[in-house]
Amino acid sequence: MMSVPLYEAKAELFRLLGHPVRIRVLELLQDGPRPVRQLLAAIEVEPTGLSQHLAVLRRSGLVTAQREGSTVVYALAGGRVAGLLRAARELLTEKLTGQNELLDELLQDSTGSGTS
Amino acid sequence: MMSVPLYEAKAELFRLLGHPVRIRVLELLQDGPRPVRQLLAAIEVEPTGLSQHLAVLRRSGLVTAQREGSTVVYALAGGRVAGLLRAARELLTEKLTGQNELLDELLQDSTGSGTS
DNA sequence: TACGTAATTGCGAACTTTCGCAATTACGAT
DNA sequence: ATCGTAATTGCGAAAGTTCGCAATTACGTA
Repeated sequence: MMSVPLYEAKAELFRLLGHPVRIRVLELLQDGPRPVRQLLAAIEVEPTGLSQHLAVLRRSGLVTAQREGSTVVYALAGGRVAGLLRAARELLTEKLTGQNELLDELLQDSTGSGTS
Repeated sequence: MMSVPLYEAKAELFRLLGHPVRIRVLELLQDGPRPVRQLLAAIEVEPTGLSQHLAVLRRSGLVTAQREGSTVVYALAGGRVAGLLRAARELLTEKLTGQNELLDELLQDSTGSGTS
């Protein structure tokens, strides 16, 4: 039953995360479960678009949905999602910091650690 | 200069990682720098396709390229990339384990921890 | 039952990504 | 200079993604 190589699964996971609206949803859900209405208010996207992105996240098992009366409440499925987002943030921070340092070097041209 | 919201950058980062060939490249580079030739031997992809994926990774700053004589050697740019891949692996492992447990429950129907 | 709001689904047009072929650049050896 | 191998780039066809409109489902209330 090894149907899907792990690297395919990993690529698919990343592909699923590769959309701004889906990232925002996951970030909002990090602070706890939220009804669709609330996500909608926070995210600047049409209801239909949000539904579609939520469907993607649901199908992939990254979030869970629960109907509560007339609204539907979404929540993160498992704590590891937050860890992944944190890792991404750290990488981006490192990258941006690095760029700024490089920029500073180029502009100021007075660093002790010279390139040989 | 706040041109790009952080969540857009995050989404783009994930989108870049969302391809099996690019994942495989990054995984191979985790064990140290590798010439294109070696990646090509390991990955089952046409040379031209690999080049294109390497170009994507290069442009995004996730890897660096260095010509050494007649070959080009690629390397991971910064340790944080490995951390991101680890986080992804952990999430997938959790997800697969969870699925198996659920499957076992459904098949065996004899668990102590009943759902209320 | 009929109405209003919440959320989802189906569908097609616009856009983006991917893939391989042909052409090109970069290097080392003859 | 010419040849062979390593790697990249340009380009167009095929495949995949995204977006909004219209239609639908699910629920609460009059």
